[in-house]
Amino acid sequence: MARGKIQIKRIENQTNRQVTYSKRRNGLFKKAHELTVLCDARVSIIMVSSTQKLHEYISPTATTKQLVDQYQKAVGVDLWSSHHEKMQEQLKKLKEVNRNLRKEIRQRMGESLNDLSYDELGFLIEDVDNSLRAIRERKVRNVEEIHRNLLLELDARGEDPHYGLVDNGGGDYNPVLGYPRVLALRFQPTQPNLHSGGGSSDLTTFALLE
Amino acid sequence: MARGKIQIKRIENQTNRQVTYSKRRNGLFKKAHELTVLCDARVSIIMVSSTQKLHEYISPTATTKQLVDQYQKAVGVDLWSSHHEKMQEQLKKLKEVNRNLRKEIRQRMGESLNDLSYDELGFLIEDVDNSLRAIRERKVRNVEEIHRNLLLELDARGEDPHYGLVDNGGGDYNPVLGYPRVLALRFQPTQPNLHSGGGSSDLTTFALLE
DNA sequence: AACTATTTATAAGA
DNA sequence: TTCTTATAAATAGTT
Repeated sequence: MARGKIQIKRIENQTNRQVTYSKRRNGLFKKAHELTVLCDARVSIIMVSSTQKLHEYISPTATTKQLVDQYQKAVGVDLWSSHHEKMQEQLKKLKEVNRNLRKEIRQRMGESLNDLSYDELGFLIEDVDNSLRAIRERKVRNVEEIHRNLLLELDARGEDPHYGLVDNGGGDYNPVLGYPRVLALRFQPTQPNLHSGGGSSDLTTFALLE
Repeated sequence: MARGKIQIKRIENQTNRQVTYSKRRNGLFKKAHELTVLCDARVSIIMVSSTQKLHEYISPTATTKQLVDQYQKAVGVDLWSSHHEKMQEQLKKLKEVNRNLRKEIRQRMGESLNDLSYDELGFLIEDVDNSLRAIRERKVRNVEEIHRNLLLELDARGEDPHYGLVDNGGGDYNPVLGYPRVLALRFQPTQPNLHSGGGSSDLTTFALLE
């Protein structure tokens, strides 16, 4: 477009090509900006040179994300579906794991036993039986610990006459009650995770997320 | 740029603005295409007019997604983070649910009982005890069903003398064995979900996905 | 990076 | 919209 017309075809001389890229890039960006101002439009230009250098223009009145979003909506193509695929995969796996965990819980609760073979039923019984024994043992250990702590507390009270005097603000004197008090001190549930009383667990009400 | 210079500022006359938008848009796209060919570059232009019409140019040698991906990588900004946020949220919730389910299973197996209060331990024992009873009842029912089926099968065999002759290809005659055979027929595990024999469940080896 | 002869883009009018 | 055309702007080749 000056000092001689040129053919619109790849410039073979590399230096020339880069110089032209630089000049015309500036021209393009200038034109884009004029368009932005003159016509109250929003323009996003992303360009990558033959040397893989990236340049962009974005109208001051817009963001690239905004325009790309609008493009996606208009064209109806999900540009980032590939980005989503991995997560979709993960979600699927997690749901599957979840389903299996729920099933194991149901089976341990005596439900959904149709899928189990006769032998598996036997193993399940053995397993739950062992578990029950383990939990009972644990409870026994806790009782023993409670008693130990009770004794320690009683000892300490014997050595310090002021211990046990609790100012509860109400003015009425309240003697420390021993056992139940210790229970309350030591076994407040930090995470009330399993607090069902009957044969059905509260945990089965977790959101399903499906 | 002809028949008089113009100021680069918003064209107030709406018709004029639209005409100029149209003309300059074509000019911009033409320039972009020349750049593509001359300099072996890839260009993506997305533009939205003041009337919210969208137009785009993309080099024949590229796709919009490709360039947007490259832009994202170069600029280091996640353009579609908002698209990911919901999924991230879902993943987080699913993991949390998962954690809780695993915890319930561990507790039902007599592990991770530190978080349970004394009372909760009692409820857990009651629950597991009930579950165990339910599973045992189920096993009894299954045994009864096995016997019923066994009787039916024996009846059928009595009526059809060819029943029970199995050609196993080996040449040696193998009489149907009754009980164990019925077991295998009726209780093949369709989903070998719980097949542990001892006090530890196989399900605790599910991928954690964290 | 500057220069400048030319080509190209385009504003205004039709 | 499209065409026309005078003129502004862009730029290829050169320094």
